[in-house]
Amino acid sequence: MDDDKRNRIHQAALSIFGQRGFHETTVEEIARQAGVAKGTVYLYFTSKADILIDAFRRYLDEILDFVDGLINSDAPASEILAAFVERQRTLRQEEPNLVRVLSRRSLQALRDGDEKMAEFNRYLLDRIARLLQLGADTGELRPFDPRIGACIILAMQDAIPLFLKTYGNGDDEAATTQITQELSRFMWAGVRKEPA
Amino acid sequence: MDDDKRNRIHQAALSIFGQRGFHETTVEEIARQAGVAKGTVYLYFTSKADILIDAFRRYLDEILDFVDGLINSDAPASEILAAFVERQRTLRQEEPNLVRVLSRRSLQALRDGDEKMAEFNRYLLDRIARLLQLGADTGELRPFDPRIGACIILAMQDAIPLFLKTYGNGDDEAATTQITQELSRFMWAGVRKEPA
Amino acid sequence: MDDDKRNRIHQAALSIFGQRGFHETTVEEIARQAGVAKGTVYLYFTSKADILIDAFRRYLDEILDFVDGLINSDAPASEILAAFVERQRTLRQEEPNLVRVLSRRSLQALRDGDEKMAEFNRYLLDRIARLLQLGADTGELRPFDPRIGACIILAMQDAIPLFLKTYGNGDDEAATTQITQELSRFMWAGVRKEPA
Amino acid sequence: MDDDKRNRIHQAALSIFGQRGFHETTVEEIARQAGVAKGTVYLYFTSKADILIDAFRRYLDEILDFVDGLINSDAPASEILAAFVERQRTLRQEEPNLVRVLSRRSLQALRDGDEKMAEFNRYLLDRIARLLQLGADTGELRPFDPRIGACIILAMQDAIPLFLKTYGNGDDEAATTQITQELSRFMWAGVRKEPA
DNA sequence: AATGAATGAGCTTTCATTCAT
DNA sequence: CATGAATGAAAGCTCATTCAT
Repeated sequence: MDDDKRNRIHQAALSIFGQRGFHETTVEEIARQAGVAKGTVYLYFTSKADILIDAFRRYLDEILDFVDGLINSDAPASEILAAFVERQRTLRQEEPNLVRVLSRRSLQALRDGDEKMAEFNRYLLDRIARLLQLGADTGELRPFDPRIGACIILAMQDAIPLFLKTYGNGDDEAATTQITQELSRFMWAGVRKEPA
Repeated sequence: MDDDKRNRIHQAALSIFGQRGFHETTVEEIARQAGVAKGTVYLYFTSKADILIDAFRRYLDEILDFVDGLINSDAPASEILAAFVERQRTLRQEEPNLVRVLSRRSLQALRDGDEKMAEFNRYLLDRIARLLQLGADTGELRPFDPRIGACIILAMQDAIPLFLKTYGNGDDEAATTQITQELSRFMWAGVRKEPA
Repeated sequence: MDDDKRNRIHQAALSIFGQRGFHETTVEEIARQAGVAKGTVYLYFTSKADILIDAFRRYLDEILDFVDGLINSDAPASEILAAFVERQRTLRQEEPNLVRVLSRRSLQALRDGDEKMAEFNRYLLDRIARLLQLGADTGELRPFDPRIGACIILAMQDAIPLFLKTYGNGDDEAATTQITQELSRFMWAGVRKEPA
Repeated sequence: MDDDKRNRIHQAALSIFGQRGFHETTVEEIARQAGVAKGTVYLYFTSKADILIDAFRRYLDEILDFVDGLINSDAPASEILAAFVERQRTLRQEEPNLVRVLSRRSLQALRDGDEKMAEFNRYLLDRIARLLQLGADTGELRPFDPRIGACIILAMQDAIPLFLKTYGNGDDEAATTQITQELSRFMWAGVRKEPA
């Protein structure tokens, strides 16, 4: 197994999926951009959909590890939440293609994509909800349905691509940083225990 | 022309687009569910994509009218924001198919969907941003980049379908109501002027 | 039966068939140009193909009558041939649409068009061949296979539309007159008895 | 690429185009007769129309080369004209499918076929006209509008397929030879300088 | 392991024809 | 007679996937 080749296919696919969308991307294009022949793609992935699913799974593993690490640390909830948001920002720098694919909800383009997407989200939301629960238990956060809070927090993350697509002017870096700060603020304002 | 038939096609299309996605839906299916022949679809819409675009435009017109109405009223920003969120909830009841299609970002499935989506969002975000600006001017809301605020507020709305897809248990009504309340709270906490 | 309406459909069809060709013409267009509804076309013709076949039949009847008249007169062959060529010219003025359709070999566009075209041509060629035979019998024309002569003479007629399509500059009238003269000359030179 | 396969598709297409006409021929049929799958056709040609256009271009190149060679030789006009006619005959033997398609004016079946056909004819007619002009200049041929002469000469060539379709009885070879002779005679009689 | 020619299912769209009004 | 909304067969083309080399 040639990990480099597999990775080139992975990146090429995500890059084009992110720009054009899953269905508008042909395997031919992916292969060309990856510098391999069309048939080679099928040596590393079982299908076009598999490339996408594999990417989601990779991302899921990574982000879950990260969130689990946060939860297991004894940091206060406010810091953990900020770290979570911050992680989205750095991830965007490290894997811009992947993030674009995520924010496109590309998985939904698959025949059973809705279920896959729900399962995928469920893992992530459960982590965030547990975090909120812990914060409420320690009295740091206000007590409210943690699953709802998790959904709101996760949904909010989409503000970054939304802003960049709508108002993006090239200086993505600065904008992302600023939105990240505001996101943290919104989050914290929404979850913290009401000041007396 | 037969408005009823056009509407049946519209609803059938949105229903399936919402379940399976744009590309996974065939015109044949739409026609069957609408109770017409395949060719009839093309008497009312110029293409499969046209059905989708038409729906987005209809929604855009409706929601913009609503938001404009809110802005022109002299209600305080807090109430307007709550009304906006509440409108999403009622819209979900009135046009469940449409809302599902919206939250799928189905427009992106089109060849030039990204641009269309951006334009579409821009209209909406500009309205919300203006509202935030007005609120900041009157001292009701804290002053910060209104476009960022708009993006966060719009992105948050997706918490509802996210929750229903992930944790939905049939009692969507109750869940939606509860999330709507939390959304209002998050929003308000994020935008209000800091208590001294 | 409304002969005017039938005629309007006939003319509209030929006009568009001549410009765009049979398959590129829709019944919708024919109806629109004729100023009737689509369904009305089917009150006067059994099918789209029928309009075309009907036109060919009409033309065939007319031209056969004309040629038969020529043959039955006691005019010398040279005059008859010149009259035949001249008739093509006047026909072009009287029924430009029909002539354009003829020179397009539109009939071949039909499923069994080849056989129809062959049958159609056969009638005409037989007449011309008989004329050549008569001329040979009277010693006015040189003796040679009259069917071959007929084919050459008929094929030559296409020189007019060929010229107009290729070199046409608006003054079709003048060009047609000139080509007609040359056609007569070519024909006569080809069929006359060799000067000693 | 596989030139043999491309050629099989080419021949299969021309064969059916020649029998049934362009629009009455499906890509499925072409593929079947060529012994390949439908999709394979699109590996060698960009569209159904492309097969036809490609054939015309091939023919045009070949015939223009031939005519240019004749013109550049110092042979007398009478011989060149006879050689041109004779070439049609041999071409009919070499590429019967192509010739049948040509005499069907199949190109006109395309959306912009008329313009293509006119351009195509123009090249050929210009060559023949130049030849007539040269002959007139040397005093071998009678002086008259060479473009008209070219059109008549080209139009006449259709006498061969016209005869075979109408009176063909199997012995095409003999008939073609005979018509070719008569065509040469007609042509020569039409263009030669009048005997004093 | 790598290739890319070959496959064919499956899609959207068109349009001649019908028929209820 | 006239209409035009409705039909659905039919066709061109794409592209994920396979497999012989």
